[in-house]
Amino acid sequence: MGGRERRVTASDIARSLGISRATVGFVINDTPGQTISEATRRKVLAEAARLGYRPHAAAQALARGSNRIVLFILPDWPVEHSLRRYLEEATLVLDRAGYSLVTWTRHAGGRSRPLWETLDPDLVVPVVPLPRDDLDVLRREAGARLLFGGDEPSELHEVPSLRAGPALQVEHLHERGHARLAVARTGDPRLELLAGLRASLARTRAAELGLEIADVRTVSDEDGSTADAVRDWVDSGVTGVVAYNDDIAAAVVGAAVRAGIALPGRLAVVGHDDSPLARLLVPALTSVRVDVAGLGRYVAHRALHTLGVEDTPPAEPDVWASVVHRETS
Amino acid sequence: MGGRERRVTASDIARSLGISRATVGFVINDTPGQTISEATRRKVLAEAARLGYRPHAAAQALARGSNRIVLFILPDWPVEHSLRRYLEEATLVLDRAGYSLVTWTRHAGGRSRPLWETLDPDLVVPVVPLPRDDLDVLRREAGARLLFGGDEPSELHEVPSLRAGPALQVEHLHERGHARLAVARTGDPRLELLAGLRASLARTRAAELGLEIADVRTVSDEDGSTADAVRDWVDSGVTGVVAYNDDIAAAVVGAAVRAGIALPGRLAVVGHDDSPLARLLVPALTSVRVDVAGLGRYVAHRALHTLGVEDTPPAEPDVWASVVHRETS
DNA sequence: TTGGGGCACTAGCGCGCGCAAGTGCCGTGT
DNA sequence: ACACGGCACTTGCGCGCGCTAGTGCCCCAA
Repeated sequence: MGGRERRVTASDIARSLGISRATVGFVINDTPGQTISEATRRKVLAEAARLGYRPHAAAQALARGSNRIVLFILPDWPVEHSLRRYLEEATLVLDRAGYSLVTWTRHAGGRSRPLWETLDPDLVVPVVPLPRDDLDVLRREAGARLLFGGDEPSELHEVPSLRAGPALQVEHLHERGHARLAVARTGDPRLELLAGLRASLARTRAAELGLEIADVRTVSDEDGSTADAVRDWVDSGVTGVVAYNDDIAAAVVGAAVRAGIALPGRLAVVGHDDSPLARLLVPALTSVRVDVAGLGRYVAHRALHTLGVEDTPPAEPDVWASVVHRETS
Repeated sequence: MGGRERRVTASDIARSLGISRATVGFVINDTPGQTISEATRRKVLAEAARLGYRPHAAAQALARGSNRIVLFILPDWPVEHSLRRYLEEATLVLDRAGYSLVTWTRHAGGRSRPLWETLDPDLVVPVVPLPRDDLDVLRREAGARLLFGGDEPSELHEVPSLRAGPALQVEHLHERGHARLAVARTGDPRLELLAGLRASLARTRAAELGLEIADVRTVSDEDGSTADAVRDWVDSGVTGVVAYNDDIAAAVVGAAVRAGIALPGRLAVVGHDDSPLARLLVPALTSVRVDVAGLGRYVAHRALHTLGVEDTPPAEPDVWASVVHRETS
């Protein structure tokens, strides 16, 4: 229960071999500029393994002034599916460089002590641009450096991976011959900003292509608003719907199916994110796939560059997103 | 770029006020058993605020031998939706006790250095029982303590929140008059164990109720296997399907709809997890909802109890799961 | 024989903090 | 007058490790 056994330290190894602790340290860390005989090196490593030595993280961090931790601040959004792949790739890249990726989500309600204070990460990475207020707090409070804090994209609309989708949705509908479109937004307050951004990007692209956005509607899967919207759209000659994401698209598709409206004959729907749901729906959902894995790698390399681990900044992915064509368009 | 400014230490405060560093420490930590005059206390706090003092996490951890971090090891499963709520609640509970919750996912491929080595958490919590091998490694490698390591549920089938669902699914179908059932499994290798468990729990409960499980089928949403399965089931007189989760259920529902099979008339389907998808489907999916928020709180309190922060172990939630009845049954 | 230069180590400081043990001083009781 | 206790501090060790500044020794050249 109580008595957790004393941990094995580098001194234990040194004592057990009758050498100095410094030598042990040099061997363990492969310290450059130190000459250690092969015999000693082997003995140290063997003894370390025998005793089950594991360097004390806190002590290392204290001595070297860095704990090799990169903190990713996650949005409080329901974007789970993509996030997983993104983080997986980023973790892998950072891990290879000896850094650990830790995530943290600001919860809306809780006035929880921010993790960066406890963790003292070398770098803080907002996965999505933070509100300016939060950014200021972070810059002030966190001793750590901040990725995307200054010259970098610090607003939603500046992030390529976030802005690419809506244009693709509109273009796709344009190619399929739709001229009168509607936008289906989410009503989730946490997504307010992003939803607004996507709607306005869709509008812009539509204008460029000479299409008409006849309606922008907030749709919820809880009340009858989706059914109303679908009816209004069909009545007013709208033939294509740009949905905020696949969930919203699914709600629209569902309402259309229930109303006996043919898809994609009378109404085409394009989702966003290419979630697993998109494939499962009947009819299967056309959606926009974002290369989140590539994005994760890219951001991780950016982080390593900022940390001075990698000399050259990574090249941006050429393609941020693409359309996956299925049955609803 | 390079020169990150020297951090403010407790010594800075002490020097600036002409007092000893220990006094500063006593004030900052409210160390019990120390008497500090109100005047000094105020001065210290004021100066700390003025200088922007933030205790160095690594140094604290080194000195006190604990860093107040609890590491949750997440499964490599697609269970995102529930996980969020679970972690949110657990984070909140731990935070109130001065502990930070950090999560980590073992990725299948990467031979990534485990985060617990870097982090040295006070406690490691497997969100879902780990394979015995991993458990052994963890116990050996991690200096930290492990929740659910010994007398606790250490197998999937011992975890109430994991085992409650399938019985409910079967009971629900029983109540709706179905006597001949099928089980739809996932083929995802990561879910092998859990899928097997759920299938066998369903079988057991069916046997108790005198129902027949006519078929257990692995279903994929990528090939035509789902369509085949649905056809076979209907042909063989199966009227109720217990699905591994909502995704699988959605695939089954989709196949049935495409085949023109009436739901729930000729086939009833019950999902698991009550994901957002369940509500969106047409027809909307009957599913099993697990109280993940309550579960998160429960586990967090268990952790605090194990850490000796809370004296009494928390009471188990009375209800682990319940059926949400919708259109597919 | 002496000197110089590497090789293979060792001595020991400092990172910032928690905390046990000690110190000076003032007020009170006898 | 002196002891004594408690208040309000201070001194200083130790946590485990990284790393700089040595130190002893052996080999080779002059």
